[in-house]
Amino acid sequence: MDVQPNISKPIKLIIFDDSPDIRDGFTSLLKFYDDIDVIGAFPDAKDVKNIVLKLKPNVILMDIDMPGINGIEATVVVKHYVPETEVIILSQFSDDIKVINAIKAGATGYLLKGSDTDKVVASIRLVAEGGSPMNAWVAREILEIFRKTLTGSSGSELDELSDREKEVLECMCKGMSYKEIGTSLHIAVNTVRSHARKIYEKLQVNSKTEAVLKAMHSKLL
Amino acid sequence: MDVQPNISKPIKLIIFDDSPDIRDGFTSLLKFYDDIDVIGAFPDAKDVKNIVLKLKPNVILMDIDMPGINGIEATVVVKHYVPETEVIILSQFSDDIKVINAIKAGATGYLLKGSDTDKVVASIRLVAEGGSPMNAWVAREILEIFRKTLTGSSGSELDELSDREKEVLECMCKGMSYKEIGTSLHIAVNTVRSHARKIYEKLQVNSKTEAVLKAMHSKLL
DNA sequence: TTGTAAATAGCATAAATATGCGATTGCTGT
DNA sequence: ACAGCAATCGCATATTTATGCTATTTACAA
Repeated sequence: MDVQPNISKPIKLIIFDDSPDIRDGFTSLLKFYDDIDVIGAFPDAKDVKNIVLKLKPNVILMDIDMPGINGIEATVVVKHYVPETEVIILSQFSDDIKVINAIKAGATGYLLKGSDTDKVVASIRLVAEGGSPMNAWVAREILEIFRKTLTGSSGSELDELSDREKEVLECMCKGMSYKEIGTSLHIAVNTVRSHARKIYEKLQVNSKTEAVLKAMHSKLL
Repeated sequence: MDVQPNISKPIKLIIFDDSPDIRDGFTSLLKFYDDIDVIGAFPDAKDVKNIVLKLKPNVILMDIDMPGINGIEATVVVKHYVPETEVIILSQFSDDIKVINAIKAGATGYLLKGSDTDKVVASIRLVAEGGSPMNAWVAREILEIFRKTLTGSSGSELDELSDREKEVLECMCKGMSYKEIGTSLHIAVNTVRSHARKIYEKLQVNSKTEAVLKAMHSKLL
């Protein structure tokens, strides 16, 4: 189960990072590893499409914060044109939103900068052979977010809604129109409007669809 | 960033596994680690509630397949009564469904049996200090499932939609108005209307909210 | 070549929704 | 007894949506 250097063919690696230190650092460092070939290093991802199409790298180290096109957007492009390429996102901090966006975009690894070289090398080898390296704390964050999306954590503004407002909102979540809601709850359309108004106020939205979306994302079903 | 034994107080560990070999094996093995105290080992989880309430373990090694109450159910109980206890699920194989259920239940780690001892010990220490150990391949699986729930896959009527229509629908699912969608996709509002019309036709609905709802339920998010 | 589908866009009209400004009733807590 | 709030309605108006009809361009398959 150990991560051994793959003897067959070297891993073709590309680096995207706006910092020359990082680029040059990695490039020189990885010279010492026979199973990893740095075949390119770029300060930005403007030309990412052509680069990956031409170089067909096995693995990309992708900085998340780059001028112009950021690492997330670039990852989308990479996975679109060369889906078999594995992307490892490098980030300064572990930022919830960015983690999930990186995953959405198709990144397989998410490593914090400052990880020591051995770890980075191991990660490169790992993704190349189908694993998924993660900083243990990043992994935990992902688990947390994952669990929440699966389980559906709640609380939030929904609690501020009165019982009646919740009923109305539930009807909305079934796709009903105001008229239908009125009939269903035995109240006048104008009353439904009033409730809707309050709901939008409390949820800070301004359309039925947004209210429903907010309800779906932050609770029941 | 290395996982060092915690010098302060030993980690209180409990094992649930129906195999005596595993229980005794781990118990004897972990005797050699001063920072880990095996304070209990049980062949089944029937009495899990009272056990965790009384022993207040820091970490539990939980077999997923046990007679009577399985590891998933037991994990739910554990996290309910003593949420600060970390649970590491042990499994023979990496089974998609079980992985996600374990996570739903609140497990922090998911390790395959057959991992060598060092790895298990490291994992125990890791969860105890807030990390999340995962077999790299399990991690990848989780990422895959995670990505799918975030990105959306699956079929149904959604497939009948053209690419553009899907884009429009996605915008709707973000709560955008026609005008906003037009701006976002660089098309006229009237074009958005046209697309919306087609979408409603194909999804057999007659309002934006219903379309969004259908999209959400058919899981694309 | 012809036909069908997708993407684009416009015009028109009816319906639904969003929002502003009210009002009355009944309950609850101080 | 009075303030506050939920629930119930009304009216008015502006905006957004839903829907019917049409039309052009492009692409792809029969």
